[in-house]
Amino acid sequence: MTDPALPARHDFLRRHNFGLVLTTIAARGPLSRAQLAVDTGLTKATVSQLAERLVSCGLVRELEPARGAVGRPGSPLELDRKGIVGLGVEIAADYLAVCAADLSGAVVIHRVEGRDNRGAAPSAVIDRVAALVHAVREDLQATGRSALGVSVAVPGLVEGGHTVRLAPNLPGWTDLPLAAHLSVALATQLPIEAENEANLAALAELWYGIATDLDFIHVSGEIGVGGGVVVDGAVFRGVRGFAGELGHVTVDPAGPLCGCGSTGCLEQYAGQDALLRAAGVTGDSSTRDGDPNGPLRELVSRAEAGDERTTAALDAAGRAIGLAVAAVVNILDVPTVVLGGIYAPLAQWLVAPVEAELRLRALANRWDPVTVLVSTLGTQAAVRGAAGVCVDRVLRDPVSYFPVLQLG
Amino acid sequence: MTDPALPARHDFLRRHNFGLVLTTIAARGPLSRAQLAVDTGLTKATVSQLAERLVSCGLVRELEPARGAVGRPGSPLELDRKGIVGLGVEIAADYLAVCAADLSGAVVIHRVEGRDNRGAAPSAVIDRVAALVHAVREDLQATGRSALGVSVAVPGLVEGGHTVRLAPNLPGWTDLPLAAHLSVALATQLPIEAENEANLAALAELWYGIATDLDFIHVSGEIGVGGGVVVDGAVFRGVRGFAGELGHVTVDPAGPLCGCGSTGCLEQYAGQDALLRAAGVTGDSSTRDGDPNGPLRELVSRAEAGDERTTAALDAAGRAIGLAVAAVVNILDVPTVVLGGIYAPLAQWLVAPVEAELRLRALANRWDPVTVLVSTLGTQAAVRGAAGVCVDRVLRDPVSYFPVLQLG
DNA sequence: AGCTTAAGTTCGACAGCCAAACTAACCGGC
DNA sequence: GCCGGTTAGTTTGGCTGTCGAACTTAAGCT
Repeated sequence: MTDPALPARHDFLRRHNFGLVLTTIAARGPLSRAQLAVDTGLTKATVSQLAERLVSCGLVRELEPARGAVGRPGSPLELDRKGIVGLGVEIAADYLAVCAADLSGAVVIHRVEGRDNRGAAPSAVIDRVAALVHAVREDLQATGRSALGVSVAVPGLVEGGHTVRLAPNLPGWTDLPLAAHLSVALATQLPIEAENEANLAALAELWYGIATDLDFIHVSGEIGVGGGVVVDGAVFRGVRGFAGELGHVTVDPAGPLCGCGSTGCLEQYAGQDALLRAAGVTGDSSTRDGDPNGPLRELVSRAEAGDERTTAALDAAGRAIGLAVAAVVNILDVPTVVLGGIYAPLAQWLVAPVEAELRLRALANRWDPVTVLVSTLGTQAAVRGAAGVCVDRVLRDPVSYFPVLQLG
Repeated sequence: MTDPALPARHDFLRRHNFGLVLTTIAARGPLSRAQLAVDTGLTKATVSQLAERLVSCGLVRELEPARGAVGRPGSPLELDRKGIVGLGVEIAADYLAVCAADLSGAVVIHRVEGRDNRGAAPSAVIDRVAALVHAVREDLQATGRSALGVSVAVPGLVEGGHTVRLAPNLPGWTDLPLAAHLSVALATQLPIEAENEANLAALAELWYGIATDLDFIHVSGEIGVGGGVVVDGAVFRGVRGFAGELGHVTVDPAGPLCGCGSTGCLEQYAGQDALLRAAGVTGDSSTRDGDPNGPLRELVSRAEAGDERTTAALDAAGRAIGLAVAAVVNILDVPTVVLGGIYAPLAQWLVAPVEAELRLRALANRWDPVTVLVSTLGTQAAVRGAAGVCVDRVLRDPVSYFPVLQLG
């Protein structure tokens, strides 16, 4: 929010402090004005003034005074969970999902619709997304809530938060101005943005999952393999926003040819299809219109039964993941790895080889071992992250959504 | 400088705008107050007020009015190059270097001393550094200049800007509070900080070298191999500040054992010693106290003569670098690679294999090819970057160095 | 010389924070 | 049941630092 190339004027102070108060409430739960003053470093007078406006905008709600202690009881302020929500959308290869989250991040509505998006034209998919979002907005209106933004998770490279450059598993999705199209299809002025699903899944893990307050890389196994790096509470997006293509990091230059044209990519060892093939599970996941998780469940049950071919495949995949992640750790110095997507249910066979490779190859591992965690959000991570992004923006800079805060 | 967790008070405005004015002058050369007002977005009144104080602190200097145009001529303001300087120190495996840079980044003093630091105790090295710095400070005093900070480049992992956790090519340099030791040895209150040499070299390339205003990864070849990632004008340091250990990224899991305990590290293919060994150049660079660049020069002349063993070694090193950098590009999405350190004089043999591997392995390379540049600063990059860091801090936040600015 | 143009300064208005005094609400002891 | 002690929240006045506009300064041009 603070651009060092921009002049700092008076209104910046208000703007910054509104965000400070809101994020403090979000992080530490309901707090009285007095406690907020202590926690933020502002004076009681300032907090009171800011709080009054936040309440009148419907962002914050005053609870009943908490009695019991000596002195006048304070009235705790909490995020108003009844008013505005953020909308998250996920466009996956084989389903669509929409999710509404209130200011606290709690899920209000969550809908998933199985669908083959690989065989459909982008415009048809966008129309279906618009219909789903429209239905969700109507239901929200019935409970008196309204959305203030839409964020879309896409399994591909997204440029500038609006355009899909390339989505390897969604044929036809190249150089597509998704945000603009969806804006037209929805016939709305709502801010709409798109983002890589791996990055959003990582944020969900940060905000609502296993990795609260950590710096980590979230490895999401799907048909491809994505990586979302979170440092200091924010995703590292890279220059053009294409960061995180872990699936095409070279694990062994002498390895098999990959669809991307290179050799020995991680995806060829630990991608869902490669894993199934190596374990000898039949039924390519891409040709099924039925339960997309069937082959994965088969893999898990074979591993549980101790099938040697399966456990060997998982061990090889784990070592490949460990090698690629070790490179990330060496280059980016992240102390934690979160295994997500299909790796979550397979974690018990993956964690040991991943850790072994990290011990061997990650330089910083010696005096400060890299922690390997398992995702708790599973396939819901990306949508929840998307909805969370909308909410997070409001909390950090409410003035940009409610200009009234700045006036009168 | 702006911590979203801290309250914004009035003094922040001044602080920010002082930095804004200084960095604008630094970036666009001498500017009149009126032009500064346009460029920064502040009003003429505010700029005048800020400028007056910057001049009285010796940070900025008013030039003679530039005549020739219609209207009252403006008095250009430029950074005062006569007063304060930043000091940079580099502790390499086989030499020490000290550099003083004025506010514009221009080198005032630059001294290099060949020395085997691998065989010496850390305390002996620190004493020698202190002596060198002391001598430079005396010479500076003779010209009326004074240092306002020391920044030390170290070929290893530096934690929190003060402690060397591990330096693979400097035996004994583990868990060493370098900043504190140097502070004692120098008997000074000057702010002293330590930083990885690869990161500082990257910054030098950004500020004074080939990569002005770019986002890039700087690969610095020395005894080890370092990588410094610059995005948005800042080095990506990672969580604990250990980012950039490119030398120990695995190039081939079946490759040779490395001193770090892992196998197939980049350093084993493209580190200076490995390169000399593969080319068959005798004379280990670590045992010479004379010209540290002797073996390197020998390598270059053999390559120029077309010696096949040498060119084959360089080609293999280039491919290894390309493979490791491709991983970085996939994970971080940096569009430019700068070859620095010993790779600069060797670039004509390295660029082709590096580019070939990037074409093969970097996913984003297809529609937006990665540019490979050659450092213009060579082995001077790290020291100059170190000196530059001191200068940069002052320009960004002069109030922290001159509290007077904030008062009266 | 006098007009035009542009740079830089001065001055009053205004926004937004802080500090401190003040009011409000609750507890507990007598 | 009242009164002091304690903590919460509000009100008031002061201060800082920006902006905008009027003003002064210093040139070139006719």
